[in-house]
Amino acid sequence: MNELLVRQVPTQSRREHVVEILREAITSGQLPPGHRLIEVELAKQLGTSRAPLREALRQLEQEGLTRSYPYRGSEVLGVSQEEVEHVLVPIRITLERFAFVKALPRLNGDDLAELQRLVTVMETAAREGATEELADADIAFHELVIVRSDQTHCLQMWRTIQPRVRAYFRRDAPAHDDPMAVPRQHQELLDALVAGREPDLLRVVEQHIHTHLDAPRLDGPDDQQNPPDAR
Amino acid sequence: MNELLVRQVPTQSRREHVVEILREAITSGQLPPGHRLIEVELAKQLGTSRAPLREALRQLEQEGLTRSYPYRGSEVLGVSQEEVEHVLVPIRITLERFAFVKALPRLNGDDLAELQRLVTVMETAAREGATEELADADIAFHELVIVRSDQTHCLQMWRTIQPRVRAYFRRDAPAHDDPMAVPRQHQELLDALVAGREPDLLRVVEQHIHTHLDAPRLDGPDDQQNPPDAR
DNA sequence: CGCCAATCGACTGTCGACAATCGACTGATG
DNA sequence: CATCAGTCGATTGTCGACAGTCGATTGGCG
Repeated sequence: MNELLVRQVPTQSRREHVVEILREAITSGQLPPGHRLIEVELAKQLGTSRAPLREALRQLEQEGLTRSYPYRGSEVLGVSQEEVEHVLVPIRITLERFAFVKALPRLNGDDLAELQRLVTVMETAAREGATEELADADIAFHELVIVRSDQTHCLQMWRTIQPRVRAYFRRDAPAHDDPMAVPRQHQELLDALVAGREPDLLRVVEQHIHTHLDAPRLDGPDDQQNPPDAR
Repeated sequence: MNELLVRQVPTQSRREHVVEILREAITSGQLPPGHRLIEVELAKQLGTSRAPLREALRQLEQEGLTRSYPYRGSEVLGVSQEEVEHVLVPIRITLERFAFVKALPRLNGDDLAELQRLVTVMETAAREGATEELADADIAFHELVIVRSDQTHCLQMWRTIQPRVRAYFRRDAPAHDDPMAVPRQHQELLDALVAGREPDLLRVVEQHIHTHLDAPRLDGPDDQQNPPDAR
């Protein structure tokens, strides 16, 4: 009966589970930049052996959330505003400009309904100041479109940069001003998808992502890390 | 005495070693798209246990070269011309536009000399039709600049996309026309770096990367993979 | 007192064995 | 003859133990 619920979690491997937990801990700031990650310690805390944990660390490293030094362990990385603004966000635009157009003919009624639902979630979250849920719905919206675009590498790249962008906005970015702008803009995106006119869609996509950056303009710190002991 | 030579290779972990071998095999086409990767088999061939091999597979997966399905193994992925052209190369431009400017004040005499040496290598390779070495020098040139830019995430992203771009040009792209264009263009890049005028540099960077794509314009096949058994 | 080599503790890197899962095959059953 | 539960071989997921490496500490020596 509750088979479905039971399957939900154990279906994912311990490795995936560990990745999600650590990613959440890092993007939320619970594990701050510079924090050292010790395998045996983490494995004990998470109730696994080191094998899946190490694979998880490799994945996080490829996502740019951590960095490891041979025989000397891993540490949590930070992201500078400069790199978010000039590297990660422009990459996001590139991805989405491509993916949204590809997704256009592939979105069915259910997808559009789900997107509309996510916009509603954003509205509620924005009104109630639930920053967490607002960001989650935001990401879910974009990810659904990219998944539907069915472009393998596009999705792979999105998953690679998305955690860092998220980490930046949750940890490092100055809180931005108008939460209601988020659902409003996504409604525009959705409308453009429903209407299905490509040029309009592209215009809205670019506009949308830039907005994230026009608000917090402070020329923040350039927090590059140095290895604990550069050899 | 030959300590240095002996240290050179064993210094890298088996995992890194395995990554390099598999990456080379995949980008060269020796392991073609669709090829199934079986852990015990590879481990035996490479003379390691499965632990480092699995970590290597995780890394290759994050680089978009392979894809894995729970309990059913990994397979080699292909890249469509469309994704290279509209996703990977635009991302490369984004990265390099940022990194070249950052590297500008950080390049010392040795770096510039090394870059010049690489251009010379390209010239020789181009004249002799040594496609392999031409591509290697090309990549080494760009990687050196990005390393010197000292932008963690920029370098990380470069390493993530570079193998796929390389795989595309080695495996899937129609052979392009004029090999001598490669050293010539890199000489231009280098000259712009030496001169140190930012706007010129940016112009040359964009021009450079687009060239790769203007040659083989065939609107090639869209070789997306499907999972062996989509569940 | 300052310097260098041996030692030590805390980790990471690697291995071989065992458990869990998948898809194909098999054979009973209507 | 088609269908479906049960079984089996192949392969991945996980574990605990051992080996290797690094940086810090210690202790001898000039």
